[in-house]
Amino acid sequence: MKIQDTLSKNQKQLDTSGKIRIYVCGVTVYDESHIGHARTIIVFDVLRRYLESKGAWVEIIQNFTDVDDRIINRAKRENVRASAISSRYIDNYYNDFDDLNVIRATKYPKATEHIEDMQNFIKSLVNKKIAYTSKNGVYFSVAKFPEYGKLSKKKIDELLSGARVEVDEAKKDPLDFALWKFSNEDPSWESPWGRGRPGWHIECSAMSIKYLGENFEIHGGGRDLIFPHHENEIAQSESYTSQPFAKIWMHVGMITINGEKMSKSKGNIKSIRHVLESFSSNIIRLFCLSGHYSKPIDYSEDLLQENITKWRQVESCYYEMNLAKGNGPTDEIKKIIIECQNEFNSALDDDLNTHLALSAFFKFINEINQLVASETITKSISDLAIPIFEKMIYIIGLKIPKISDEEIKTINELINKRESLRAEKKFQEADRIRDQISEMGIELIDHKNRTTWMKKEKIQSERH
RNA sequence: GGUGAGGUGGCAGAGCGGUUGAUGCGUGGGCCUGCAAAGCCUAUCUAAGGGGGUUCGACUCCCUCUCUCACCUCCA
Repeated sequence: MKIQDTLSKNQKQLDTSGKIRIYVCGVTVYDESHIGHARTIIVFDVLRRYLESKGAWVEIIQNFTDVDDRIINRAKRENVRASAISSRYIDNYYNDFDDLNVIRATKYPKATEHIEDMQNFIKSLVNKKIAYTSKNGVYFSVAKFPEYGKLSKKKIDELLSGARVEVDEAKKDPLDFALWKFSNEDPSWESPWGRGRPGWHIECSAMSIKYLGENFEIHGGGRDLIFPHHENEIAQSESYTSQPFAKIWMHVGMITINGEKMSKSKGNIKSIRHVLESFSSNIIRLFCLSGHYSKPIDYSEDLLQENITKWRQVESCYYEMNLAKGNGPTDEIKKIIIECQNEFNSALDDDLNTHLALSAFFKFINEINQLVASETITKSISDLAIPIFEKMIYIIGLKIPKISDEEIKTINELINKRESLRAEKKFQEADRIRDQISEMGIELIDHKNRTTWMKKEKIQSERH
Protein backbone atom coordinates (compact mmCIF):
# COMPACT_ATOMS: atom_id res chain seq x y z
CA MET A 1 0.00 0.00 0.00
CA LYS A 2 1.17 3.51 -0.79
CA ILE A 3 0.64 6.61 1.33
CA GLN A 4 1.43 10.20 0.47
CA ASP A 5 4.12 11.58 2.75
CA THR A 6 3.95 15.29 3.51
CA LEU A 7 7.64 15.50 4.32
CA SER A 8 9.09 14.00 1.13
CA LYS A 9 6.07 14.96 -0.99
CA ASN A 10 6.21 11.45 -2.41
CA GLN A 11 4.10 8.37 -2.08
CA LYS A 12 5.78 5.88 0.18
CA GLN A 13 5.34 2.16 0.20
CA LEU A 14 4.01 0.58 3.39
CA ASP A 15 5.02 -2.98 4.08
CA THR A 16 1.82 -4.59 5.28
CA SER A 17 3.37 -7.92 6.08
CA GLY A 18 4.59 -6.83 9.48
CA LYS A 19 3.85 -4.37 12.22
CA ILE A 20 2.64 -0.88 11.43
CA ARG A 21 2.94 1.69 14.15
CA ILE A 22 0.77 4.78 13.88
CA TYR A 23 0.67 7.86 16.05
CA VAL A 24 -2.36 10.08 15.58
CA CYS A 25 -2.49 13.50 17.17
CA GLY A 26 -5.74 13.49 19.04
CA VAL A 27 -7.78 16.26 20.54
CA THR A 28 -7.38 18.78 23.29
CA VAL A 29 -10.09 17.90 25.74
CA TYR A 30 -11.57 21.26 26.60
CA ASP A 31 -14.86 20.97 24.71
CA GLU A 32 -16.98 18.64 22.61
CA SER A 33 -15.41 17.08 19.54
CA HIS A 34 -16.68 18.27 16.19
CA ILE A 35 -17.22 16.78 12.78
CA GLY A 36 -13.75 17.87 11.66
CA HIS A 37 -12.19 15.78 14.40
CA ALA A 38 -14.49 12.98 13.34
CA ARG A 39 -13.21 13.05 9.81
CA THR A 40 -9.57 12.78 10.80
CA ILE A 41 -10.22 9.95 13.22
CA ILE A 42 -12.47 8.11 10.76
CA VAL A 43 -9.79 8.30 8.08
CA PHE A 44 -7.24 6.71 10.39
CA ASP A 45 -9.85 4.18 11.49
CA VAL A 46 -10.38 3.10 7.88
CA LEU A 47 -6.64 2.99 7.32
CA ARG A 48 -6.32 0.75 10.34
CA ARG A 49 -9.16 -1.52 9.29
CA TYR A 50 -7.74 -1.85 5.81
CA LEU A 51 -4.19 -2.55 6.96
CA GLU A 52 -5.48 -5.17 9.32
CA SER A 53 -7.51 -6.76 6.57
CA LYS A 54 -4.26 -7.11 4.65
CA GLY A 55 -2.76 -8.93 7.58
CA ALA A 56 -0.74 -6.12 9.13
CA TRP A 57 -0.33 -5.88 12.86
CA VAL A 58 -1.42 -2.31 13.55
CA GLU A 59 -0.69 -0.38 16.67
CA ILE A 60 -2.34 3.02 17.03
CA ILE A 61 -1.45 5.48 19.71
CA GLN A 62 -3.64 8.53 20.01
CA ASN A 63 -3.05 11.14 22.65
CA PHE A 64 -5.38 13.28 24.68
CA THR A 65 -3.96 16.71 25.33
CA ASP A 66 -5.14 17.36 28.84
CA VAL A 67 -2.80 20.22 29.72
CA ASP A 68 -3.62 23.36 27.83
CA ASP A 69 -4.50 27.00 28.32
CA ARG A 70 -8.00 26.46 27.03
CA ILE A 71 -8.61 23.73 29.58
CA ILE A 72 -7.23 25.92 32.33
CA ASN A 73 -9.38 28.85 31.25
CA ARG A 74 -12.48 26.76 31.18
CA ALA A 75 -11.68 25.32 34.58
CA LYS A 76 -11.34 28.83 35.99
CA ARG A 77 -14.59 29.86 34.43
CA GLU A 78 -16.42 26.89 35.87
CA ASN A 79 -14.47 27.10 39.10
CA VAL A 80 -13.36 23.45 38.95
CA ARG A 81 -10.01 21.73 38.61
CA ALA A 82 -8.52 21.35 35.16
CA SER A 83 -8.73 17.59 35.50
CA ALA A 84 -12.51 17.84 35.90
CA ILE A 85 -12.74 19.52 32.52
CA SER A 86 -10.45 17.10 30.75
CA SER A 87 -12.02 13.97 32.17
CA ARG A 88 -15.46 15.25 31.22
CA TYR A 89 -14.46 15.71 27.61
CA ILE A 90 -12.50 12.48 27.47
CA ASP A 91 -15.70 10.66 28.43
CA ASN A 92 -17.46 12.74 25.84
CA TYR A 93 -14.87 11.76 23.25
CA TYR A 94 -15.34 8.05 23.86
CA ASN A 95 -19.11 8.35 23.62
CA ASP A 96 -18.93 10.24 20.34
CA PHE A 97 -16.41 8.00 18.67
CA ASP A 98 -17.92 4.75 19.88
CA ASP A 99 -21.13 5.96 18.29
CA LEU A 100 -19.23 6.64 15.09
CA ASN A 101 -18.15 3.01 15.13
CA VAL A 102 -14.49 3.91 15.44
CA ILE A 103 -12.37 1.04 16.71
CA ARG A 104 -10.53 2.11 19.83
CA ALA A 105 -6.85 2.89 19.49
CA THR A 106 -4.32 0.61 21.13
CA LYS A 107 -3.74 3.26 23.76
CA TYR A 108 -4.85 6.80 24.52
CA PRO A 109 -2.01 8.29 26.53
CA LYS A 110 -2.63 11.52 28.41
CA ALA A 111 -0.11 14.29 28.71
CA THR A 112 -0.63 14.61 32.47
CA GLU A 113 0.33 10.97 32.93
CA HIS A 114 3.64 11.41 31.12
CA ILE A 115 5.16 14.40 32.87
CA GLU A 116 8.24 12.46 33.86
CA ASP A 117 8.81 11.20 30.32
CA MET A 118 8.57 14.75 29.05
CA GLN A 119 10.93 16.04 31.70
CA ASN A 120 13.51 13.39 30.82
CA PHE A 121 13.14 14.35 27.20
CA ILE A 122 13.68 18.01 28.02
CA LYS A 123 16.66 17.20 30.24
CA SER A 124 18.33 15.48 27.35
CA LEU A 125 17.75 18.47 25.09
CA VAL A 126 19.06 20.84 27.76
CA ASN A 127 22.16 18.66 28.20
CA LYS A 128 22.74 18.74 24.48
CA LYS A 129 22.42 22.53 24.68
CA ILE A 130 19.57 22.43 22.21
CA ALA A 131 17.20 23.75 24.83
CA TYR A 132 17.80 26.59 27.29
CA THR A 133 16.14 28.05 30.35
CA SER A 134 14.80 31.57 30.39
CA LYS A 135 12.75 33.50 32.90
CA ASN A 136 9.48 32.09 31.50
CA GLY A 137 10.44 28.49 30.95
CA VAL A 138 12.56 26.10 28.97
CA TYR A 139 12.74 26.72 25.24
CA PHE A 140 13.80 24.76 22.22
CA SER A 141 16.41 26.63 20.24
CA VAL A 142 15.33 26.46 16.63
CA ALA A 143 18.72 27.69 15.48
CA LYS A 144 20.19 24.40 16.72
CA PHE A 145 18.10 22.42 14.27
CA PRO A 146 19.19 23.46 10.76
CA GLU A 147 16.46 21.45 9.06
CA TYR A 148 13.72 23.39 10.82
CA GLY A 149 10.92 24.05 8.34
CA LYS A 150 11.42 20.90 6.26
CA LEU A 151 7.95 19.53 6.89
CA SER A 152 5.97 22.72 6.34
CA LYS A 153 8.36 23.88 3.60
CA LYS A 154 8.98 27.11 5.40
CA LYS A 155 12.22 28.99 5.44
CA ILE A 156 13.39 30.26 8.78
CA ASP A 157 14.09 33.79 7.61
CA GLU A 158 10.69 33.99 5.99
CA LEU A 159 9.07 32.91 9.20
CA LEU A 160 11.02 35.60 10.99
CA SER A 161 9.97 38.29 8.57
CA GLY A 162 6.34 37.36 9.14
CA ALA A 163 5.03 39.95 11.57
CA ARG A 164 3.01 37.51 13.59
CA VAL A 165 5.68 35.71 15.55
CA GLU A 166 5.04 36.19 19.19
CA VAL A 167 7.27 38.77 20.84
CA ASP A 168 8.86 37.41 23.95
CA GLU A 169 11.93 39.05 25.41
CA ALA A 170 12.84 35.90 27.26
CA LYS A 171 13.37 33.92 24.07
CA LYS A 172 16.71 33.99 22.31
CA ASP A 173 14.99 33.71 18.99
CA PRO A 174 11.37 34.52 18.20
CA LEU A 175 10.88 31.09 16.62
CA ASP A 176 11.93 29.20 19.74
CA PHE A 177 9.07 27.37 21.34
CA ALA A 178 8.33 26.35 24.90
CA LEU A 179 9.15 22.89 26.19
CA TRP A 180 8.28 23.79 29.75
CA LYS A 181 6.35 26.83 30.96
CA PHE A 182 6.81 28.14 34.46
CA SER A 183 3.57 28.36 36.39
CA ASN A 184 2.18 27.76 39.84
CA GLU A 185 -1.47 27.42 38.96
CA ASP A 186 -3.34 24.15 38.54
CA PRO A 187 -2.12 21.97 36.92
CA SER A 188 1.60 22.24 37.56
CA TRP A 189 4.48 19.98 38.52
CA GLU A 190 7.91 20.34 40.04
CA SER A 191 10.77 20.17 37.61
CA PRO A 192 14.55 20.64 37.68
CA TRP A 193 13.99 24.09 36.19
CA GLY A 194 11.09 25.19 38.34
CA ARG A 195 7.41 24.51 38.88
CA GLY A 196 5.35 24.56 35.73
CA ARG A 197 3.67 22.61 32.97
CA PRO A 198 4.82 21.17 29.66
CA GLY A 199 4.57 22.99 26.35
CA TRP A 200 2.18 21.57 23.83
CA HIS A 201 4.47 19.85 21.35
CA ILE A 202 6.63 17.89 23.74
CA GLU A 203 3.91 15.44 24.76
CA CYS A 204 3.59 13.95 21.29
CA SER A 205 7.33 13.52 20.90
CA ALA A 206 7.73 11.92 24.30
CA MET A 207 4.68 9.68 24.10
CA SER A 208 5.10 8.54 20.52
CA ILE A 209 8.71 7.54 21.13
CA LYS A 210 7.80 5.89 24.40
CA TYR A 211 5.11 3.71 22.88
CA LEU A 212 6.20 3.30 19.29
CA GLY A 213 9.96 3.69 19.33
CA GLU A 214 12.21 6.27 17.76
CA ASN A 215 11.35 5.54 14.17
CA PHE A 216 7.81 4.40 13.50
CA GLU A 217 5.76 4.11 10.31
CA ILE A 218 3.09 6.79 10.31
CA HIS A 219 2.55 10.00 12.18
CA GLY A 220 -0.67 11.76 11.35
CA GLY A 221 -3.30 14.27 12.15
CA GLY A 222 -5.16 17.16 10.60
CA ARG A 223 -3.47 19.33 8.00
CA ASP A 224 -3.56 22.28 10.35
CA LEU A 225 -1.07 20.52 12.60
CA ILE A 226 1.73 20.60 10.03
CA PHE A 227 2.90 23.93 11.34
CA PRO A 228 3.93 24.51 13.99
CA HIS A 229 2.97 21.35 15.86
CA HIS A 230 4.46 18.63 13.68
CA GLU A 231 7.34 20.80 12.59
CA ASN A 232 8.26 21.28 16.22
CA GLU A 233 7.82 17.63 16.99
CA ILE A 234 10.31 16.77 14.27
CA ALA A 235 12.79 19.31 15.59
CA GLN A 236 12.55 18.01 19.15
CA SER A 237 12.47 14.35 18.33
CA GLU A 238 15.23 14.30 15.79
CA SER A 239 17.41 16.42 18.05
CA TYR A 240 16.71 13.94 20.81
CA THR A 241 17.26 10.70 18.90
CA SER A 242 19.65 11.95 16.21
CA GLN A 243 17.74 9.98 13.61
CA PRO A 244 14.69 10.46 11.38
CA PHE A 245 11.41 10.52 13.26
CA ALA A 246 8.26 9.13 11.57
CA LYS A 247 8.70 7.46 8.17
CA ILE A 248 5.46 8.84 6.77
CA TRP A 249 3.63 12.03 7.69
CA MET A 250 0.00 11.70 6.76
CA HIS A 251 -2.33 14.69 6.95
CA VAL A 252 -6.08 14.83 6.65
CA GLY A 253 -7.84 17.79 5.04
CA MET A 254 -10.12 20.13 6.89
CA ILE A 255 -13.87 20.13 6.98
CA THR A 256 -15.08 23.49 5.83
CA ILE A 257 -18.47 25.05 6.07
CA ASN A 258 -19.48 27.35 3.26
CA GLY A 259 -15.90 27.03 2.09
CA GLU A 260 -14.39 28.19 5.35
CA LYS A 261 -12.55 26.10 7.85
CA MET A 262 -14.62 24.92 10.76
CA SER A 263 -13.07 26.42 13.86
CA LYS A 264 -13.92 27.70 17.26
CA SER A 265 -12.82 31.22 16.46
CA LYS A 266 -15.18 31.42 13.51
CA GLY A 267 -18.02 29.97 15.54
CA ASN A 268 -19.04 27.59 12.76
CA ILE A 269 -18.52 24.34 14.62
CA LYS A 270 -20.81 21.36 14.15
CA SER A 271 -20.33 19.00 17.05
CA ILE A 272 -20.41 15.27 16.48
CA ARG A 273 -23.29 14.97 18.91
CA HIS A 274 -25.25 17.56 16.98
CA VAL A 275 -24.72 15.78 13.66
CA LEU A 276 -25.52 12.40 15.21
CA GLU A 277 -28.92 13.74 16.20
CA SER A 278 -29.88 13.90 12.55
CA PHE A 279 -27.66 11.37 10.81
CA SER A 280 -26.46 7.91 11.74
CA SER A 281 -22.82 6.94 11.95
CA ASN A 282 -23.13 5.13 8.62
CA ILE A 283 -24.20 8.33 6.91
CA ILE A 284 -21.53 10.39 8.62
CA ARG A 285 -18.84 7.90 7.66
CA LEU A 286 -19.95 7.81 4.04
CA PHE A 287 -19.90 11.59 4.05
CA CYS A 288 -16.45 11.81 5.61
CA LEU A 289 -15.05 9.29 3.14
CA SER A 290 -16.70 10.81 0.08
CA GLY A 291 -13.59 12.68 -1.01
CA HIS A 292 -9.90 12.01 -0.85
CA TYR A 293 -8.70 12.36 2.72
CA SER A 294 -6.10 14.95 1.84
CA LYS A 295 -8.60 17.41 0.42
CA PRO A 296 -11.09 19.58 2.20
CA ILE A 297 -14.73 18.56 2.42
CA ASP A 298 -17.46 21.14 2.66
CA TYR A 299 -20.04 20.33 5.29
CA SER A 300 -23.65 20.61 4.26
CA GLU A 301 -26.87 18.96 5.27
CA ASP A 302 -27.66 18.31 1.61
CA LEU A 303 -24.51 16.26 1.17
CA LEU A 304 -25.25 14.27 4.27
CA GLN A 305 -28.79 13.82 3.07
CA GLU A 306 -27.49 12.46 -0.24
CA ASN A 307 -25.73 9.71 1.63
CA ILE A 308 -28.99 8.54 3.14
CA THR A 309 -30.14 7.50 -0.31
CA LYS A 310 -26.86 5.73 -0.94
CA TRP A 311 -27.04 3.96 2.34
CA ARG A 312 -30.53 2.63 1.69
CA GLN A 313 -29.25 0.85 -1.40
CA VAL A 314 -26.64 -0.82 0.72
CA GLU A 315 -29.17 -1.85 3.33
CA SER A 316 -31.66 -3.11 0.82
CA CYS A 317 -28.97 -5.08 -0.98
CA TYR A 318 -27.90 -6.71 2.25
CA TYR A 319 -31.39 -7.77 3.28
CA GLU A 320 -32.18 -9.08 -0.16
CA MET A 321 -29.06 -11.20 -0.15
CA ASN A 322 -30.02 -12.64 3.19
CA LEU A 323 -33.50 -13.49 2.05
CA ALA A 324 -32.40 -15.14 -1.19
CA LYS A 325 -33.35 -18.78 -1.74
CA GLY A 326 -32.54 -21.55 -4.13
CA ASN A 327 -29.54 -22.74 -6.05
CA GLY A 328 -28.14 -21.70 -9.35
CA PRO A 329 -24.99 -20.94 -11.30
CA THR A 330 -22.53 -18.47 -9.86
CA ASP A 331 -19.67 -18.29 -12.33
CA GLU A 332 -20.63 -15.09 -14.04
CA ILE A 333 -21.51 -13.11 -10.94
CA LYS A 334 -18.47 -14.44 -9.16
CA LYS A 335 -16.25 -12.85 -11.76
CA ILE A 336 -17.97 -9.50 -11.39
CA ILE A 337 -17.91 -9.59 -7.62
CA ILE A 338 -14.22 -10.39 -7.50
CA GLU A 339 -13.58 -7.56 -9.92
CA CYS A 340 -15.40 -5.13 -7.65
CA GLN A 341 -13.46 -6.32 -4.69
CA ASN A 342 -10.15 -5.97 -6.50
CA GLU A 343 -11.10 -2.49 -7.58
CA PHE A 344 -12.03 -1.67 -4.00
CA ASN A 345 -8.70 -2.92 -2.70
CA SER A 346 -6.53 -1.31 -5.30
CA ALA A 347 -8.26 2.02 -4.72
CA LEU A 348 -7.37 1.82 -1.04
CA ASP A 349 -3.86 0.63 -1.86
CA ASP A 350 -3.38 3.85 -3.76
CA ASP A 351 -3.15 6.35 -0.94
CA LEU A 352 -6.41 5.33 0.67
CA ASN A 353 -8.64 6.53 -2.13
CA THR A 354 -11.89 5.96 -0.29
CA HIS A 355 -14.06 7.66 -2.85
CA LEU A 356 -12.88 5.33 -5.58
CA ALA A 357 -13.21 2.36 -3.26
CA LEU A 358 -16.77 3.36 -2.49
CA SER A 359 -17.59 3.59 -6.17
CA ALA A 360 -16.38 0.00 -6.59
CA PHE A 361 -18.52 -0.93 -3.63
CA PHE A 362 -21.56 0.71 -5.19
CA LYS A 363 -20.90 -1.17 -8.42
CA PHE A 364 -21.09 -4.33 -6.37
CA ILE A 365 -24.35 -3.20 -4.81
CA ASN A 366 -25.79 -2.41 -8.19
CA GLU A 367 -24.83 -5.82 -9.58
CA ILE A 368 -26.62 -7.58 -6.78
CA ASN A 369 -29.63 -5.30 -7.00
CA GLN A 370 -29.90 -6.07 -10.69
CA LEU A 371 -30.22 -9.74 -9.84
CA VAL A 372 -32.80 -8.88 -7.23
CA ALA A 373 -34.80 -6.85 -9.73
CA SER A 374 -34.72 -9.61 -12.28
CA GLU A 375 -35.62 -12.16 -9.60
CA THR A 376 -32.53 -14.18 -10.41
CA ILE A 377 -30.75 -13.88 -7.12
CA THR A 378 -30.17 -17.22 -5.45
CA LYS A 379 -28.77 -18.38 -2.18
CA SER A 380 -25.80 -19.81 -4.04
CA ILE A 381 -25.00 -16.30 -5.17
CA SER A 382 -25.59 -14.63 -1.84
CA ASP A 383 -23.49 -17.23 -0.05
CA LEU A 384 -20.69 -16.07 -2.27
CA ALA A 385 -21.44 -12.36 -2.15
CA ILE A 386 -22.26 -11.83 1.52
CA PRO A 387 -18.76 -12.48 2.87
CA ILE A 388 -17.29 -10.06 0.36
CA PHE A 389 -19.95 -7.48 1.13
CA GLU A 390 -19.29 -7.84 4.82
CA LYS A 391 -15.59 -7.46 4.34
CA MET A 392 -16.03 -4.24 2.43
CA ILE A 393 -18.47 -2.64 4.83
CA TYR A 394 -16.25 -3.64 7.71
CA ILE A 395 -13.35 -1.74 6.19
CA ILE A 396 -15.47 1.34 5.61
CA GLY A 397 -16.84 0.91 9.10
CA LEU A 398 -20.50 0.65 8.19
CA LYS A 399 -22.88 -1.34 10.31
CA ILE A 400 -26.11 -2.98 9.26
CA PRO A 401 -28.68 -2.67 12.03
CA LYS A 402 -29.12 -5.99 13.78
CA ILE A 403 -32.44 -7.67 14.14
CA SER A 404 -33.47 -10.47 16.46
CA ASP A 405 -34.93 -13.82 15.42
CA GLU A 406 -38.02 -12.98 17.37
CA GLU A 407 -38.53 -9.79 15.41
CA ILE A 408 -38.02 -11.69 12.18
CA LYS A 409 -40.71 -14.14 13.23
CA THR A 410 -43.16 -11.35 13.99
CA ILE A 411 -42.38 -9.61 10.72
CA ASN A 412 -42.93 -12.76 8.72
CA GLU A 413 -46.23 -13.39 10.43
CA LEU A 414 -47.38 -9.88 9.66
CA ILE A 415 -46.23 -10.15 6.08
CA ASN A 416 -48.21 -13.37 5.63
CA LYS A 417 -51.26 -11.76 7.12
CA ARG A 418 -50.87 -8.79 4.78
CA GLU A 419 -50.41 -11.09 1.82
CA SER A 420 -53.69 -12.86 2.43
CA LEU A 421 -55.46 -9.52 2.87
CA ARG A 422 -53.99 -8.33 -0.40
CA ALA A 423 -55.13 -11.52 -2.08
CA GLU A 424 -58.60 -10.75 -0.86
CA LYS A 425 -58.17 -7.19 -2.13
CA LYS A 426 -58.62 -5.80 1.36
CA PHE A 427 -56.07 -3.12 0.63
CA GLN A 428 -56.92 -0.74 3.45
CA GLU A 429 -56.35 -3.41 6.03
CA ALA A 430 -53.20 -4.54 4.25
CA ASP A 431 -51.89 -0.99 4.30
CA ARG A 432 -52.60 -0.77 7.99
CA ILE A 433 -50.30 -3.73 8.54
CA ARG A 434 -47.69 -2.09 6.39
CA ASP A 435 -47.90 0.98 8.61
CA GLN A 436 -47.69 -1.18 11.69
CA ILE A 437 -44.54 -2.85 10.39
CA SER A 438 -43.14 0.52 9.46
CA GLU A 439 -43.52 1.64 13.04
CA MET A 440 -41.29 -1.25 14.01
CA GLY A 441 -38.64 0.30 11.79
CA ILE A 442 -39.14 -2.22 9.01
CA GLU A 443 -39.71 -1.26 5.43
CA LEU A 444 -41.52 -3.70 3.16
CA ILE A 445 -40.33 -4.26 -0.36
CA ASP A 446 -42.88 -5.81 -2.71
CA HIS A 447 -41.51 -7.82 -5.58
CA LYS A 448 -43.51 -9.47 -8.28
CA ASN A 449 -44.15 -12.69 -6.42
CA ARG A 450 -42.87 -12.07 -2.97
CA THR A 451 -42.41 -9.46 -0.31
CA THR A 452 -39.08 -8.81 1.32
CA TRP A 453 -38.14 -6.25 3.93
CA MET A 454 -35.31 -4.30 5.39
CA LYS A 455 -34.64 -2.70 8.71
CA LYS A 456 -34.64 1.03 8.33
CA GLU A 457 -32.05 2.92 10.18
CA LYS A 458 -33.28 5.57 12.54
CA ILE A 459 -32.62 8.48 10.30
CA GLN A 460 -34.78 11.42 10.86
CA SER A 461 -33.68 14.45 9.00
CA GLU A 462 -34.26 17.22 11.42
CA ARG A 463 -34.14 20.01 8.97
CA HIS A 464 -34.42 23.14 11.00
C1' G B 1 4.02 39.06 1.58
C1' G B 2 5.74 33.68 1.98
C1' U B 3 4.41 28.40 1.67
C1' G B 4 1.15 24.47 0.37
C1' A B 5 -3.32 22.38 -1.91
C1' G B 6 -6.89 23.06 -5.49
C1' G B 7 -10.32 25.06 -9.67
C1' U B 8 -13.75 18.62 -13.84
C1' G B 9 -21.41 18.17 -15.74
C1' G B 10 -27.25 20.90 -11.70
C1' C B 11 -24.43 18.86 -7.10
C1' A B 12 -20.49 15.70 -4.90
C1' G B 13 -16.21 13.63 -6.88
C1' A B 14 -12.26 9.94 -9.17
C1' G B 15 -9.05 8.22 -12.92
C1' C B 16 -6.22 8.63 -17.35
C1' G B 17 -1.28 11.75 -22.46
C1' G B 18 -5.15 9.21 -27.37
C1' U B 19 -11.74 4.74 -27.70
C1' U B 20 -18.08 6.57 -24.89
C1' G B 21 -17.23 12.40 -18.96
C1' A B 22 -15.73 6.49 -13.54
C1' U B 23 -19.09 6.29 -9.37
C1' G B 24 -23.06 8.37 -6.61
C1' C B 25 -26.85 12.11 -6.01
C1' G B 26 -30.39 15.08 -8.80
C1' U B 27 -33.86 15.57 -13.04
C1' G B 28 -37.26 13.30 -17.34
C1' G B 29 -39.46 8.77 -19.03
C1' G B 30 -40.38 3.58 -18.39
C1' C B 31 -40.67 -1.47 -15.85
C1' C B 32 -42.71 -3.47 -11.39
C1' U B 33 -47.14 -2.43 -7.82
C1' G B 34 -53.95 -2.55 -5.89
C1' C B 35 -51.37 2.08 -4.53
C1' A B 36 -46.87 3.35 -2.64
C1' A B 37 -41.90 2.54 -1.28
C1' A B 38 -37.58 0.07 -2.71
C1' G B 39 -35.05 -1.70 -6.76
C1' C B 40 -34.10 -2.07 -11.98
C1' C B 41 -33.95 -0.03 -17.13
C1' U B 42 -33.40 4.25 -20.05
C1' A B 43 -32.64 9.26 -21.16
C1' U B 44 -30.77 13.95 -19.91
C1' C B 45 -26.94 17.67 -18.91
C1' U B 46 -22.36 20.73 -25.81
C1' A B 47 -16.87 19.23 -18.70
C1' A B 48 -12.19 20.41 -17.67
C1' G B 49 -10.81 28.70 -14.57
C1' G B 50 -8.30 32.06 -18.83
C1' G B 51 -4.10 32.29 -22.19
C1' G B 52 0.24 30.25 -24.19
C1' G B 53 3.62 26.04 -25.08
C1' U B 54 5.50 20.67 -25.58
C1' U B 55 3.18 16.63 -28.52
C1' C B 56 0.79 13.40 -34.25
C1' G B 57 -2.61 14.08 -29.94
C1' A B 58 -3.68 17.14 -23.26
C1' C B 59 -8.52 17.38 -18.77
C1' U B 60 -3.99 14.74 -17.88
C1' C B 61 3.08 17.41 -18.87
C1' C B 62 5.51 22.72 -18.83
C1' C B 63 4.96 28.21 -18.41
C1' U B 64 1.93 32.29 -17.24
C1' C B 65 -2.31 34.83 -15.49
C1' U B 66 -6.51 34.41 -12.46
C1' C B 67 -9.75 32.72 -8.59
C1' U B 68 -10.62 29.68 -4.05
C1' C B 69 -9.04 27.43 0.40
C1' A B 70 -5.49 26.28 4.12
C1' C B 71 -0.98 27.35 7.00
C1' C B 72 2.47 31.32 8.60
C1' U B 73 -1.27 32.73 16.34
C1' C B 74 -4.49 28.15 19.17
C1' C B 75 -6.65 24.59 15.96
C1' A B 76 -8.25 17.66 13.67
